[in-house]
Amino acid sequence: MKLGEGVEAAIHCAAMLAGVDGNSTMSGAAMAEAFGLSPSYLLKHLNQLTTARILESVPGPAGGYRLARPAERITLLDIVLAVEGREPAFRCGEIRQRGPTKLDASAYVKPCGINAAMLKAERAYRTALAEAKLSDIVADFMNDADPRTVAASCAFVERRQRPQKVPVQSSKA
Amino acid sequence: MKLGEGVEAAIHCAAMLAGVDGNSTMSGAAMAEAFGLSPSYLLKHLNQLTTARILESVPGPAGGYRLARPAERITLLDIVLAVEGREPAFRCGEIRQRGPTKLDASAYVKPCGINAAMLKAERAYRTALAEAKLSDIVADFMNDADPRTVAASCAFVERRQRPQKVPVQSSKA
DNA sequence: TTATCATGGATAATTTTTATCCGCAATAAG
DNA sequence: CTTATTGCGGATAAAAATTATCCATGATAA
Repeated sequence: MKLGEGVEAAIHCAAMLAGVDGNSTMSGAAMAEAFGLSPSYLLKHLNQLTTARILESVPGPAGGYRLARPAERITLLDIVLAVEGREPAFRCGEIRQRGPTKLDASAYVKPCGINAAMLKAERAYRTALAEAKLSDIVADFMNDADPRTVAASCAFVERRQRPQKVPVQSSKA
Repeated sequence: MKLGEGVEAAIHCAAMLAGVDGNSTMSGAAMAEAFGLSPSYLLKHLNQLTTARILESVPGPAGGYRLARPAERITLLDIVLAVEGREPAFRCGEIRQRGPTKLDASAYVKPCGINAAMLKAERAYRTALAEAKLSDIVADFMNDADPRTVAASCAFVERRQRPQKVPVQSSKA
């Protein structure tokens, strides 16, 4: 049982994007640089997050990514499922009905108990992930991490985030 | 995140071995046949269970496998760890310190909060697996499964299990 | 018009998983 | 003692998944 390394990248990127101001964005290249990752491959994962509506993307120069909703409403489960897929880790191959003694299909309508037990454990896993909000991750980082890393991280965001053009305003505000 | 299919095979085999009498055994070939699996590959997984002291193996004709301890003291976690390895699914690559802004190593002594959150969820998963005893799996199967499958399974065990030679007895009992 | 950026497809490199084979040691049975 | 069966371990191969790169495209800010 292994998670792809894209999960780590995706969570770190989402946490970094939680630090950008307002509707500013950060380019995939900037994040790849921040974490020493392959830019072209990281884009794949960021794209998965965009497809899952966890991130929003803005094309064009000064474009990039930002969170699609507040960090309080993004969980680690959202990110893990977006990157790893929604299928359970345990895939029941129904080997119970593959032997030479296989019976009529009607004998297997009740679900396999082994599958049920494995899925139950997986539900516990997902529940725990769903309880971990991105905002918690960020808050813990700000509070507990070494101040130097916090400062460096904030400085990077400050330097590389890009304000977006304000949608045309009818100046009657 | 995916579990190898060896896990399914291993659990089914363990559950079947829970049904053999006393210290009788069942050969790997018999179990491969029961579940329609490749015998040579199944042996690898059974061997992992033996190494983990979940099963005992007996060489020679009439040899095979049996549980190394009562099914009440074997959990799904035991089996999953034996087959999949003990490393956590989430492997922290410490990408937080891989960027161009990397600081002195002393800035990273505190563990990565993302890693901590992921491992916490994994602990919940393992706890749930540890609560699932092999004896429960077997009992649920006996009680809830289609009677035809229960009968077929018991018949197979009855037919293919092999009694072991009794260790030489000093007849003073 | 130009340069930057995300997107999607195609493709390749690498690693992991799955599977097979063979020689070996153990051992029950003839 | 011989033979046949079984698990064990290593070597190896086949298949699949993961990781990574590249390029053409469309969007858009400057």
